[in-house]
Amino acid sequence: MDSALRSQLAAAGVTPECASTIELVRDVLARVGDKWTVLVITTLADGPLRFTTLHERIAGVSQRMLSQTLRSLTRDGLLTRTAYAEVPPRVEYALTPLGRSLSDTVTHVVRWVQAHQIEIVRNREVFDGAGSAAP
Amino acid sequence: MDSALRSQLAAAGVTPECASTIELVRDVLARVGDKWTVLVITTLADGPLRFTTLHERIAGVSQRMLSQTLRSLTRDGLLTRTAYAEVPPRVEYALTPLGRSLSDTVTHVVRWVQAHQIEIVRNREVFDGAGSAAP
DNA sequence: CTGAATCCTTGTTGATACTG
DNA sequence: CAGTATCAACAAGGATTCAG
Repeated sequence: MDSALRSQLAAAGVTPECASTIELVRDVLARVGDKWTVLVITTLADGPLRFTTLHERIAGVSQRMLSQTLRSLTRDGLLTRTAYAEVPPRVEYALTPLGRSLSDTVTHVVRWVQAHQIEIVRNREVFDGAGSAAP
Repeated sequence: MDSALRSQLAAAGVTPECASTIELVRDVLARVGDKWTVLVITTLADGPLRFTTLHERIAGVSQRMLSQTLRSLTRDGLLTRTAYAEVPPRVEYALTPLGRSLSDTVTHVVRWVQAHQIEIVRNREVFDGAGSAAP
């Protein structure tokens, strides 16, 4: 199943030599598309924050998902996790240069969506309208 | 739960005026991160293809998922669906200018991943290694 | 050929409760 | 405070089957 993306990647100017790139691309792409990842990254864009603060700022996220997202991002080197040996415990998360870099890239997509949102919404209305207006 | 992304969007230079943008951003971002969307878009970058051809080219995709993905993309105006009244039936899918535009944007992310993949993989190894080397 | 409908398996998520 | 563990609910995905 790699061949498709591989060849298209090549067409897009991406060197097709490394087969594992395909998996990784999808992997990272999936992470970028993840509901909470975007929120975490954009929320941390201003500066380091601790767990609870993130939990408050990103309304709707459960401890479980936040913890999980944070760990994945830290694992990929997008975030740093700094635990202070205090009482009560304090842990701060911050974007790494790599994370900031991804943040910038994501911003491109965000801008694209913003630039085309009206068009997309209109397309959906037309599509849905055409579907239900036929019977 | 909009406030987080909203404010960060603002920080990123995106006008925060439209509240529905947040949902849409996540919606489109999720679609972009979708396993099959990327494959479909990149596969169609070369030119129009019919259903079966796509099914063949994108190995691993089920009819169900392909059909579903195609419909979503068509609904958003990213693809055109042209059915020819022939026997046997023939349907061709092609990128719209909007779809091509998104394709270009996605390519940015793909390039980012490609540019940083070694770093990410190494980060993961370090992270995983540090975790299992402690006991 | 295209694709919708069905069924069934698996993975993901949130709520809750508990630990260092 | 900062998580982890467990469980139940739900959604996503694939295989198969049928229809236009």
